Amino acid sequence: MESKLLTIKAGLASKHTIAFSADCEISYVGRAETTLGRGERLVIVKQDGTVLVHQPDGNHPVNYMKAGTECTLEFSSPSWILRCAHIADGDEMLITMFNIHFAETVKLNDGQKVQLTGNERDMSDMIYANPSLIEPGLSPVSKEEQTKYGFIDVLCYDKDNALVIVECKRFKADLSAVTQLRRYVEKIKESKGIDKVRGIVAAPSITENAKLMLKDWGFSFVSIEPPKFRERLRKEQSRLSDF
Amino acid sequence: MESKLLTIKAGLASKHTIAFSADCEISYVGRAETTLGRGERLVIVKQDGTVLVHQPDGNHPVNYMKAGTECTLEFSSPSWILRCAHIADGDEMLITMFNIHFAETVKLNDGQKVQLTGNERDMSDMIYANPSLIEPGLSPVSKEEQTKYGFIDVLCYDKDNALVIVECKRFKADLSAVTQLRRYVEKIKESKGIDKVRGIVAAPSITENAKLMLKDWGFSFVSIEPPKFRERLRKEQSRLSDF
DNA sequence: GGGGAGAGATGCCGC
DNA sequence: GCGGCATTTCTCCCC
Repeated sequence: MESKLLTIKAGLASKHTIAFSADCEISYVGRAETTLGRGERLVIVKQDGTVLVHQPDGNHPVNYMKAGTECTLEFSSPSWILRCAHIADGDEMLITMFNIHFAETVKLNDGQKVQLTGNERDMSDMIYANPSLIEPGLSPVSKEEQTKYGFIDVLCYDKDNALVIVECKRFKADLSAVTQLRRYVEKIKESKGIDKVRGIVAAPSITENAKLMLKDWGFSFVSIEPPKFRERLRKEQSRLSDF
Repeated sequence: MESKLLTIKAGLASKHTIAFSADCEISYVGRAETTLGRGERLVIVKQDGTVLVHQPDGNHPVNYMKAGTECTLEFSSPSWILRCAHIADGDEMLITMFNIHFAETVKLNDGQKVQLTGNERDMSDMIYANPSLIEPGLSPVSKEEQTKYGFIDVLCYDKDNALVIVECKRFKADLSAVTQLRRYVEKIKESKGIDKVRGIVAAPSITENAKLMLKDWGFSFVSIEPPKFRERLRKEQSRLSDF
């Protein structure tokens, strides 16, 4: 245990990334309050002061502290405590350690940012570029427009020159998608002083209740898949290679 | 590098928790698609097949795979690849490794669950137990009631026997809190065939736009803090100790 | 910094 | 499993 404590201490002093596993108890007081009884967990202290505590299962850390947290090792007989305090937020987490299985520190260098495709913005871009995916005769007006009343995904005119607001969802649209759309339609009607504004939810599918609420409000649903650029590219390439 | 690869291989075979840091590139294809250029990261493989990739900064993993992921080590000259595949979800993540700084495995035993107080449910419980926190003369009807139209936090009658729907938020209430409340009020009016249903948002604060929308709909806002049991206990104890 | 909305959201509970 | 919603949500973007 002693040598591993020294490793952690050195890692904290040099602001390296630290990973260790410990038999421990945890308490947290901050935005909420949590306690976690004794068990074995993996703890990570990052170079920016982020602290993560992971149980052996599950996606999420069971406890965490945000960047800027100050960690100190204290001896409180008979065990050692890692005190993690975020002064500005008034958050504190205490890890009371009974045993440490391993402890490693490393200075990580990483200037890369993740590149992502296939999110909702890609979807609204796709619809803006080709509104006939929604219905024939649509002409695009704007996309991702920040209004005082909210963020409208795609705005179009239909073949009869009526304003159409399109709300995109990458997955199944729910009640909140409809209430969101409803808010935009109402506010646009009010601000432009026009009576006829159509609302469309564009998503791969929609929940039954959301569909009912859409009908109630005279809106409509269009089933449309979110784009996957690389996958599409791959398919196109394989199609080309058939010839 | 060789010995660390063996450590990882052994950890995968025995389904232990694995932690290692590596100079690597990452690609992911699944619900979306991501790429991440070469850099140094911390990788965790959990006992349930969860995989997390952490950059040296920030709260969230830059890439992750859910429980049930199968990981295999493959050599693809000149580097080793950790292939992480979640068959059921059709997700795949590839970690191409150029160097490994350390690798550790450990079998973690942890049957504990985190105990949390101060969440929204505690807040609605508090209001239900003491509705006068909202206004005098309120009598509670139900809490956390699941209706077809949504989940109503607290339902009361006021001193004039009018139905009151209370929507709680632990932090600043926003537009979606108001639209949520509005949905409940409309649906309760409709289903009970009554005209007078009041709506109240209970939260520590509220955004300006949300306040405007509340007014538009004849709802009201009550400023109320979420409970913090331990903090309250501590204060009560310190008050007792004054005597 | 506040406000609004998405997230490869995840997790929880109820039907 | 779906549905609705909270999360110690976090993160991003825009005003």
